[in-house]
Amino acid sequence: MTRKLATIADVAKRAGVSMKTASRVFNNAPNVRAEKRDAVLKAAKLLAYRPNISARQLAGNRSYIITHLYDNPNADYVANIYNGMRRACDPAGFYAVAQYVAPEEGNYLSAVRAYLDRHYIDAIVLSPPLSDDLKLLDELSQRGVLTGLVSPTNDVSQFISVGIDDVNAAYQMTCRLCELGHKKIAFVSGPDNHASSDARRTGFKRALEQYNLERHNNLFQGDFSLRSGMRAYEQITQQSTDYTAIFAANDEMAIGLIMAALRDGKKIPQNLSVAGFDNTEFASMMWPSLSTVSQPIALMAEETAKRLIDMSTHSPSDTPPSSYIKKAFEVNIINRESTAPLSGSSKDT
Amino acid sequence: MTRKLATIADVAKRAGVSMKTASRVFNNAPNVRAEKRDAVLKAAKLLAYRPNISARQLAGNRSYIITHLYDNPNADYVANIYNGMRRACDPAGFYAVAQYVAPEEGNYLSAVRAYLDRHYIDAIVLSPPLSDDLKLLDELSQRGVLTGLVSPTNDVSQFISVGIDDVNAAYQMTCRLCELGHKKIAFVSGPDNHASSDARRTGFKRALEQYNLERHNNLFQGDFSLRSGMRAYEQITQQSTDYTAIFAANDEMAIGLIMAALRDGKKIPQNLSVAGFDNTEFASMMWPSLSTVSQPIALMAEETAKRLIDMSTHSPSDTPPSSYIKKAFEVNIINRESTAPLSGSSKDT
DNA sequence: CTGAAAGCGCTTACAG
DNA sequence: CTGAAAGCGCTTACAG
Repeated sequence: MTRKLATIADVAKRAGVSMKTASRVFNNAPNVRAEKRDAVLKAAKLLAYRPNISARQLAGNRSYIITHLYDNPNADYVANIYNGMRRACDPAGFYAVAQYVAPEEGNYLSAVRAYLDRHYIDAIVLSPPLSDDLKLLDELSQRGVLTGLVSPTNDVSQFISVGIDDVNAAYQMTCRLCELGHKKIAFVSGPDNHASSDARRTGFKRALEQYNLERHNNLFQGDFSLRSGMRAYEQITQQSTDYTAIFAANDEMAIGLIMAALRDGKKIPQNLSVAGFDNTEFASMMWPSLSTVSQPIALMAEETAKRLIDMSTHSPSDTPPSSYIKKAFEVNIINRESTAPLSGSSKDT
Repeated sequence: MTRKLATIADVAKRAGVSMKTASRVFNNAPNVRAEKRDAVLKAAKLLAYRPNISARQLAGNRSYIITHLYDNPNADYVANIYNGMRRACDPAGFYAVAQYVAPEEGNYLSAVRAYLDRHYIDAIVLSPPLSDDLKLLDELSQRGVLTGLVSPTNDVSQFISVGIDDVNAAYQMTCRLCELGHKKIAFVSGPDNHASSDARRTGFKRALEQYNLERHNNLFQGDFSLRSGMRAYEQITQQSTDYTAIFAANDEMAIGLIMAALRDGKKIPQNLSVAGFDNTEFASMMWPSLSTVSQPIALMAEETAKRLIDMSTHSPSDTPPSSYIKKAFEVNIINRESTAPLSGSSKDT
């Protein structure tokens, strides 16, 4: 693996410029005449030049590293963030790192502090629940650590952040069910005071309102676990056997609903349509495959990383305007086998 | 983030030794008197010294990086490998990296070649299917790239490798079912010519033989997908309604079996015990939770990384003996809700 | 068992 | 718009 590679000096010599000019080209710095730039690029290609990461870090006193700090049991989610970050980092000569962080005494402050103390990091990306830890965000703000937030609940305007509009996303999925002809629809929310879950319930209610559908006692609650979805099914059918569709605030509960329904002798989607939220890996694998709401996690991470790279590269003076700071991404409503048009007799209010 | 940190020179001065001696201490090199070592360690602690990664890499002309090259849809598996590698790398001052690789024209050779050409890597870890790509292994061997193999099918003695004994693992799980009183047990294998699946079937057959149980037409086949598990359930029940237990060669098929059984009005495990293999994330989440075979993936990766670090650090002369090269890890038979003692009338051959 | 010197390949002020 | 020099913090031969 110890192969003799071309250095920036080799490239500069071949291109007939100074090292500094070559360096400028590779760092997209201004003030290089077009001809020289082309000469450098040509020489680099010829010599198969690749900048030495370590030398760059050492000389530049920075890491060119963006770290995603996470505490999330879902490997799929972490992988999506990582891949999105890579798409932004690779072409810019940056490196993406994923680092698991465990909370200490209820918050992430000390753990993150320890991490930052011993790692050179150009910027960090935080996903829930870290992106909602106000103590942590406060410290980061004070330290001046370049930070990007994925799906933060709170509105912390000093950080760039990406997310989706949960209310609208749930509204869209519910409209979808209404358009399929369903008139009696139940909603299963997640844990109390979970911001996303609350927002999704709001979107659900808004859609029913618009379609003039019954909204009496059709709100149930789980805790985001598969088993709580199964329990919710029991509660729902116990209350009324008229429901023809159920929308759960996450996929796991939706899968629980489906399993309980199968056990109950129901056919999905002929007797009951079920929709989830998140588009987890299992949603497409299972049978019947699950209709759900998909967040463009990778894309969100990619844009976050892009902005962080921008900000770490350019001087603070040309900081982007605030409109650039926060972005809500469009979700995808994914129709799979678990939802179908209402068939047979429909009962309305 | 640009904080003034202590350098090795600071530590050396404070400890009253040369930089070289301090360096020896931090690299676990021999030939340092105990007192000096202690003095260095003490000074390092006092100054909160952390070696500068980039300087180390640049001066040492090596990366201290071990990369896991993978092509596996399962994020959970990749995360396990990564965490195991981290456990070995962190204390040794090495860095673990996970890198996705896509096959080109049926093999991984050119993709890996491109990766190695542009990254300084001290060693690589390969998991299936890369660990079974003979063309790739051949090239790696010729290049002299330090390589560790996870669960290779072929016996490539020049690489260190870790894995489990699939025959024995399946044998153990089958024995477990036999001990629960089951007499009529079906097995669902994976795709044709899949080495692990074949070995697991062999272990299954061996256990039935030992328990003198019927072994007539009780072998079924899927393709490792959930749906193929559901299909297998139909085939099995169509052939005979006497089966009281089914063992699938992976978890996804086992989950498919359970879902098809639930749909069929069966109670799990009262009417049918189901066991899987792999202990995927979903196995514990679902209901009924799935009894399965757990491989110590993280531990396997940890030991692999440890050996690679050893080999990359020590001179080739003290290469470990061949007994050190290959290791089969013990699996864990995990009993959950999907298996239970046979109840009611048992039918035997 | 230990040290003084050179050098890894870049970037950063500084000076034009 | 461009260049010559210094220096980032380590490790590696080399010499004792």
